Amino acid sequence: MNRQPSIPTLEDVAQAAGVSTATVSRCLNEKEKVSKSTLSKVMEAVENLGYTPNFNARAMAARRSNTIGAIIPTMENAIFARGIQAFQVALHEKGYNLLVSSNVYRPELETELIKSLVSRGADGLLLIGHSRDSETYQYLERRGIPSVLAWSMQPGQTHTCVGFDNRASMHPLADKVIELGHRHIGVISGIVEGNDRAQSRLEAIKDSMTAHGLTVDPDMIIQTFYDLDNGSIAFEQLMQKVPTPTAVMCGNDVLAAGAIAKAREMGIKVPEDVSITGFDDIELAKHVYPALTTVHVPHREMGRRAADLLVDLIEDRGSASIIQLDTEVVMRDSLSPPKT
Amino acid sequence: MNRQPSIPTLEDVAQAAGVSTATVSRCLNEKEKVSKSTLSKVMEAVENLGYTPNFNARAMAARRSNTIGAIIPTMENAIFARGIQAFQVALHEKGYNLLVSSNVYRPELETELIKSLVSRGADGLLLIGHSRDSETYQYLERRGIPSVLAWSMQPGQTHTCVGFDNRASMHPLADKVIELGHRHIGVISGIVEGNDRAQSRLEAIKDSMTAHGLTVDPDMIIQTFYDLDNGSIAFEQLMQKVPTPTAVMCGNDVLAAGAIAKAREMGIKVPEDVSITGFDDIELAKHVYPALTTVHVPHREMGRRAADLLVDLIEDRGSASIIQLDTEVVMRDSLSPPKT
DNA sequence: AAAACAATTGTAAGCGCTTACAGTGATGTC
DNA sequence: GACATCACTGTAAGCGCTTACAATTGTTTT
Repeated sequence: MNRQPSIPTLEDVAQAAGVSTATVSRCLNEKEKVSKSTLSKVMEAVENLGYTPNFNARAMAARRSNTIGAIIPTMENAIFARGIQAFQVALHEKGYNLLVSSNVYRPELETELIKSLVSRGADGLLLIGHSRDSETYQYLERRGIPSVLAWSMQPGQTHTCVGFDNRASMHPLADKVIELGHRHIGVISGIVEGNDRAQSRLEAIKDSMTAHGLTVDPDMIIQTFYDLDNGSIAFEQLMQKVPTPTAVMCGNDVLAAGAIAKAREMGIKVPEDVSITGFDDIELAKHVYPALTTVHVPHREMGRRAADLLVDLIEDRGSASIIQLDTEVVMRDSLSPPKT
Repeated sequence: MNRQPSIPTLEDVAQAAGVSTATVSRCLNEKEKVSKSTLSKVMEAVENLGYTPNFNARAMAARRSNTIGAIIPTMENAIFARGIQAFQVALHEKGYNLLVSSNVYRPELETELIKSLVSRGADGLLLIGHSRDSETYQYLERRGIPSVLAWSMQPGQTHTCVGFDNRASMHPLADKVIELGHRHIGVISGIVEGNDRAQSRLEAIKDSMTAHGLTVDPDMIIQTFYDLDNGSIAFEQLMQKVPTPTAVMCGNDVLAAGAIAKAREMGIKVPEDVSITGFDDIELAKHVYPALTTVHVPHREMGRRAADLLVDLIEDRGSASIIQLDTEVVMRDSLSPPKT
């Protein structure tokens, strides 16, 4: 008695309304080409039957899906969640849907995810950062699928992108730390491999130190996965080094929050005993104690601008452009001069 | 000179390999039905052409998509991010893909998202909680699309689900608070409307109070959107009430973390001056200061089990089942007896 | 060696939709 | 009144794939 639930099709609607499938399709997609009376007749049938168009069939016949794919490192990091949210709202206004995948910071997975998104018919792609082999770009190129890169921006690159210069953004903060008098600086960085953003931030710190005549001790730099616990662990390790760092600069706010928590646990006062800095300015940053000195990044704006760029590309307006967003050091309470 | 980038199709592969499209399709989907020599011939052609199957066409022809849809309130809350992550890993092992949408806690959007997922050909759906009109369930029923509900579980309900009883989970914590001697209890709840989980948690607190002979003062209950800032704001409001609460129970850890931050800002000591409790046991819970007393929920396991259930349903094994997971009060430092 | 069967492969009919193109009247123009 | 025009609507050819069924070939069985 396996009653096959029968899903209404365009044809069913056409029959019910006494018109051809072509007309029904027009009612659904180009209302203006149809007479008022047929339109209402058809819409009524649609309503009665509870018809919903089959997306796959539509995408195949129309050779476009009105869908955009995005691949982000992780949903667990608030900055992407936020930026993507803005991205999707903007897309929605333009009549596009969003498909999100995450590669959980495993860059080698990205190619596979891209293919999957493309095979699903994505009209365009949002990708994070620049680090990926040229094969991938070629693949997209060959298939004529436009893409924009976000959250990153590298001086000589040419691909359409909207982002900020991670290096130039971390620089002022590092300068600030050093100018305040810190000479022993520990760094808790994200994993640099396959992540140009983490890499640029780390380099900015090194640059700044070198420029100020400090030597960079690789032993004082810990790379770890972005996550609260790892921030804590790395902080503890750093504080056992000799000489003890008087400031710990973190690759993002999550690591910094972990470091702050561990500091309290260890009875180390922030910023009196050690200064801690972050990056991103997520909501948490101003809720930890002491409030985190960090670099503010306009994630929402990035999402919005990315949507504009991508849709323009898809609809054949405008060509490769590069939008650089400004970041800003936010001084709060976790950074102060070192104890003398 | 608009060179149409031509994407290779099954047909191209067939031609290149000198076989029929049916054979190529078999090589891709049922290797065992094809001779070794043809297989390698075909695979070579696939490789050379850089062929990727068109998902839409496949889904349409096969009448199944190997895709499962999930609709979660928000990606910004770590608990869903985590559970969904586990869900997707489990699905992947079973050969399914996951499509995630979020309704940003706007329940009225859910129906639309469900339709969208269904029209994309989702073979099954993961939904959060029970609150939705029966029309929606009927829609899924008529189309023969199985679904499982997660993160919630209500005594007399019959839909396949995996979750925990929010009410029964909050109860022991509320009892604990009262048994410690608190008589003036403030509550920062999530928005109850359209959210059975928030509602059950709130009810558990009220029940418990009533059972212990305390009167429930509606004025001491604030409903707000789940978010750090709102936790702070609500906490501040609560502390201005007379009599001042000696304990503030929060609908989740995020609200609690906001409350804790505000307490420090206001110079109110936790737990000496006021106790604060959370719910969920997210990573942040043990990193705030004082570490949060909360209710631990096995989000990862939930995701895994949900995947098992759903795939069984789709592949016609097993029928409606109900899996109840256990939660556990985690005593940390933010709860203590009231000052005397 | 013929019959029976198993293992491969090919043929072709869709899946549900869009859209170029071809009608069909109704209206306007000279 | 003949013809061009316009506003709709219908016809039918796919979009790229899967799969029931038929055809072919190679193996066993007797």
